[in-house]
Amino acid sequence: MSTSNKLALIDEYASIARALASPHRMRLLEQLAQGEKGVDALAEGTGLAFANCSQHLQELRRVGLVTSRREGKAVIYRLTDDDTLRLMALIQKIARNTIALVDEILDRIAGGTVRPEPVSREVLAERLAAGDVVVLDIRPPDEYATGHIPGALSAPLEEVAKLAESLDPSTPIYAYCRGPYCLYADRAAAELRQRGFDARTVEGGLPDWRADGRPVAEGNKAVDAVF
Amino acid sequence: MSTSNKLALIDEYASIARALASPHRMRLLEQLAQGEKGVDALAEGTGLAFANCSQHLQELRRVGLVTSRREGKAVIYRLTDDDTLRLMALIQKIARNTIALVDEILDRIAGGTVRPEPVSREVLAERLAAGDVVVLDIRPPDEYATGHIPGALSAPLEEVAKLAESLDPSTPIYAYCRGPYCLYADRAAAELRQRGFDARTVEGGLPDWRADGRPVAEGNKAVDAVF
DNA sequence: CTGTCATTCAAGACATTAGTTGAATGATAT
DNA sequence: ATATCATTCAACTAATGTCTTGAATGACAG
Repeated sequence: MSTSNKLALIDEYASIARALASPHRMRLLEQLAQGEKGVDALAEGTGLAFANCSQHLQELRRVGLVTSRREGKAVIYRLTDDDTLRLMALIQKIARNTIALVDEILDRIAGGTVRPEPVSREVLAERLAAGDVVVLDIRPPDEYATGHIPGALSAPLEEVAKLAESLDPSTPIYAYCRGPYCLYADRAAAELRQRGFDARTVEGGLPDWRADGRPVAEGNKAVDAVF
Repeated sequence: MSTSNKLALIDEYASIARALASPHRMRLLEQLAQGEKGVDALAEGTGLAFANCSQHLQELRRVGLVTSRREGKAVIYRLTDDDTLRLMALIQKIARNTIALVDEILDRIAGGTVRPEPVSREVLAERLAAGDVVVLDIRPPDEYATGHIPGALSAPLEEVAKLAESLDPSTPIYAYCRGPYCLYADRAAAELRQRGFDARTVEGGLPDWRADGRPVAEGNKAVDAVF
């Protein structure tokens, strides 16, 4: 009984890995890591046929890596939670450490760029007080509305690229999200650095900022306040 | 060019997931999580034919999840590093959160047991001074020999079960390994709790203990000192 | 050097999974 | 209600992965 239980468990674990074991599904996850999307946008982005794309998405949903909701005629998919993002990051790390080809390609893409260390919350507070710095909140808009670092702009991951066009490349950018195990800010900073910005992440997330006893703003006005 | 690079990368990421996407290979990794083993022991443990087992192991090695070394006629396999262990743990966590069946089975196995919080190094030091506590070092023996908490017993994961037979169930057990991202101590404590011991992990690993400026013992004598 | 043992390689039969097509569903607007 | 749109389902063919079998390699003992 215990043995057959264990075997059943292992089958389920393997089924999660199997869902990731297709380049198409991995690309779908990459797309979704930038924000929630509808089936047709995903089919477009990956070059898959609608029906095929839908089937892959259902496979991902079946094992819980993504979830979906209906919005009118459209079905919107998104990553279930940060664990999915962490799983992708861990696989990529293992790939980098062990598959020579991957390391080589990443080096070529990065062009020798190294990821800078996160900035401490203390330093961020000083820079904020001094002005001439942009702080980005990379969480979903509703979380931003509930509470954010005063002066921070709401920048959900999928809007970072668009937002970047209206930012000054000479002003340093600091990005934060939920906390040390949330990877949104990491991704946003990486994307911004690739576009030539001086972008870094902040140590910890909003909960840590709160725990420090630092001020927190509410509502959606911060964006207007800056422009 | 950049696009084809990215596609090539994603193929490699998917290949790592594919290596995990077989119940047999997942079982092999489970076996290896308990310590390095030869091909015939693994074939025995999983019920696979030699040749088949060998092929699965090579698949795992190809993507870097395990490594092997030759020892006389035998080839010994082991997990490459803690990332492999972390990957397995993360998949299991996702399975638990999203697949109802998994959660149900785990509940049945655990019988309602909850994993206790790790004990702080400060508290451990006090308990050690007071005596009447067993500390287990769950790292490979060579790392134990290089340095360990004074009074700790060397208990590589694969020997924990055997060692448990000579321990008193009324004495609390504290297990540690390399650090917060190493899962050996977690596994050992879980196994010991399942056998009725009061077993917990220690916060951080030996490097953290050292960083605290606490004493470190060397050599292999600690085991004798206790028996 | 020959035999033995543990492991790996190679090739074929078998089973599973992926992609495509066309029809069905579910929600919205006329 | 009917038409329309986005998505999903169902069924078939093509592709891929798995297991078994038997031979080949590499290390060691006599």
